[in-house]
Amino acid sequence: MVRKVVTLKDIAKRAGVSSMTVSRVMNGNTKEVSDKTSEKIRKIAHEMGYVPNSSARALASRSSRLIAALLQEYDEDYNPLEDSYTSYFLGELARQIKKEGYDLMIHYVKDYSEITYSLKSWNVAGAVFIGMFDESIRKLQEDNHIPLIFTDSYSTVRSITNVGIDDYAGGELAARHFLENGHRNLAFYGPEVLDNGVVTHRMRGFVTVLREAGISLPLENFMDLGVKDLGAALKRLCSGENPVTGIFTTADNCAYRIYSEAYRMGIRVPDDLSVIGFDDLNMSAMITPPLTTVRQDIKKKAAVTCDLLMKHIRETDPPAENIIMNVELVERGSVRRR
Amino acid sequence: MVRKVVTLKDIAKRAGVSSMTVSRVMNGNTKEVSDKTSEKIRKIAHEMGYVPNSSARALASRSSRLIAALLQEYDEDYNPLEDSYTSYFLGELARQIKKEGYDLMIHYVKDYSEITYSLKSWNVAGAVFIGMFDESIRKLQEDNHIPLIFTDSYSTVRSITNVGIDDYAGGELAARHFLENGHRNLAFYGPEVLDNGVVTHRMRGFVTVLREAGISLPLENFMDLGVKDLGAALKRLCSGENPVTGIFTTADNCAYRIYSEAYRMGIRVPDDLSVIGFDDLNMSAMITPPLTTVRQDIKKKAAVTCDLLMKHIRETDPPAENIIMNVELVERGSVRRR
DNA sequence: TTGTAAGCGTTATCAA
DNA sequence: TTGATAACGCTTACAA
Repeated sequence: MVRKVVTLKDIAKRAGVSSMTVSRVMNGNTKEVSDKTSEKIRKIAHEMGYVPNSSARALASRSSRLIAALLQEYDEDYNPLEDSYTSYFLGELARQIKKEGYDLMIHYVKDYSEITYSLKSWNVAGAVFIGMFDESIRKLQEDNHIPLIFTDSYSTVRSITNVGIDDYAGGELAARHFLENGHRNLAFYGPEVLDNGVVTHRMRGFVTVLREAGISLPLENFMDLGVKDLGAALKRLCSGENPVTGIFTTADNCAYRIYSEAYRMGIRVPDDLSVIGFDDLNMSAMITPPLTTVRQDIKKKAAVTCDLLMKHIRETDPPAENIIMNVELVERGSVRRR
Repeated sequence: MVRKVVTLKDIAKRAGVSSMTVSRVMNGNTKEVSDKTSEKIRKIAHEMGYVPNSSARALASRSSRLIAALLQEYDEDYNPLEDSYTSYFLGELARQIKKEGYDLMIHYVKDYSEITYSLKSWNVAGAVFIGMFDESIRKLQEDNHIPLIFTDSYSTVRSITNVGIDDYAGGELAARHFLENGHRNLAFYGPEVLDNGVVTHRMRGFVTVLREAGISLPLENFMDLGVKDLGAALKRLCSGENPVTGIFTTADNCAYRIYSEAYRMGIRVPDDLSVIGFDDLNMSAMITPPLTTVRQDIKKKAAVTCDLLMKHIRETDPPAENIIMNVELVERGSVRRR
């Protein structure tokens, strides 16, 4: 009982027209077809349960209504969607793209070679890169002549289209907030700086403001995700005669970890240690105490990314744009006045 | 400068064979082609940067190496990937599917009609349903003759292939744990029960164990996501002469909200109020105090889902299976002994 | 082991 | 406003 697929031809036969006419109607080229036949065809198509075959479309037109979202799979054992920032952004992107009538494919990427392969294989209409792809950008652009939108890139390639945020300003905001609240001895926690342009800039903004205030942090106040025992490190920093009283983390996720380790070591937030995060994930308002953080508007970022993508798909040769969105400090309960 | 796409034919010409031979080699039908030509063709294909055209493949073979993940978009304003359970599961699924050499497409679904449309349109090889699709299952199976794997379904349709967990047992575990720790007056918090089979069963397991212990909960101890002021409700429950001392939530996400509102109202967890969650998301070990929760192995669930899907794609007419995975109680710091 | 021929369902192009 | 015809790149089925 193989239900035959309904094709343009079937509809054409039933309507007594050629399949080209049906094709035109199904593509909404309504001005090329008389209203009467158009209406009739639409009705028949509906009755017969017609579903256009995207593969055939893609083959014939050499482009599909498919967008690829590329996620860096840094590590065999790490799932990029564990990160709330990434999953939230991806989710919003998916909704926007659906609204535009496109479908979304997700690709985890380990090797560079995988990227071009999958984009070409599906005649993808455009791609959005989530995560760090800076080193491959030039090559990607050479190999794929479709719109490529990057996010949070600090690549120096000039022809890149990117949506990012003002990371540096975010770092500044955090530093100023600590300063205004009387903190003088601070620390920093995040991924190893070298990996990631975003982290670098957040840190630079932070450090620069402090330096201007005459504060320079000793090297041991910079911790990265690799520290063996974060709790112990925290304990060390927060004791002695000149204890650290505040810590800036490059992501809310990192701040949560600080909360957790601080709790384990009996360090109270914010009484003993104040914390500022980055992103303003949903969880940050719910955690105890609510996290003071540098907020980026992830939803809007996704919308902007999608708009940009559509613009690049529809217009021929639009200029490269680097859109930088603002960030703001959200004061909650994790910074104590000193 | 339109770079011409490399096709089988191009390779064939270069190798002095027919495109069928190349096709066979590219599909790994290595036993049908002599080792020598096979090797030669592979080399040429690589040199020319050949990328198979998935659309053409799908068109010719009437099936693609594409899997669709369908997510319920309950609400215009709600992003399903905000939910950590969903995004984690999806992420793991994506990795598994990639390992199998398939690509993954994500679809947000509002109307039933969208589902069949997108599955057919792309000649998808199979689909995984994440969220509640119970009412449409029968119709989906009639309309789409491809493997459909459901998750967490309590549909009574017998021919369904589903991967779920023992929700009822989870509820029991929570109840027993409260009982063992001397709690007698308990509450429940979760989505409106009617919406969701999963929630119903978690609650039933919970309530049944309590009833067997001679405890029956008043109706006002059952709260759903719709309560106007959760904090106030909590406060009310936790005061009076017979205060509630423990609350079972149907998801860790709900537990986080309880933490947050309790904090706001000055109710201490676990001193005043003990909490048990469900899922064991990453965050649950980090929050303060660490959450005691009913754990499900989401990673494994995704792996099982993918295995089942592949089995149904590769074998003809495999039996419908309903795989139910175990849950376990993870004791951490959110339940106090009384 | 290899090749030929006929599609797969659509769109591009040109003609009517 | 409509139609005929030839692709698009691949696989199926069969023949050599």
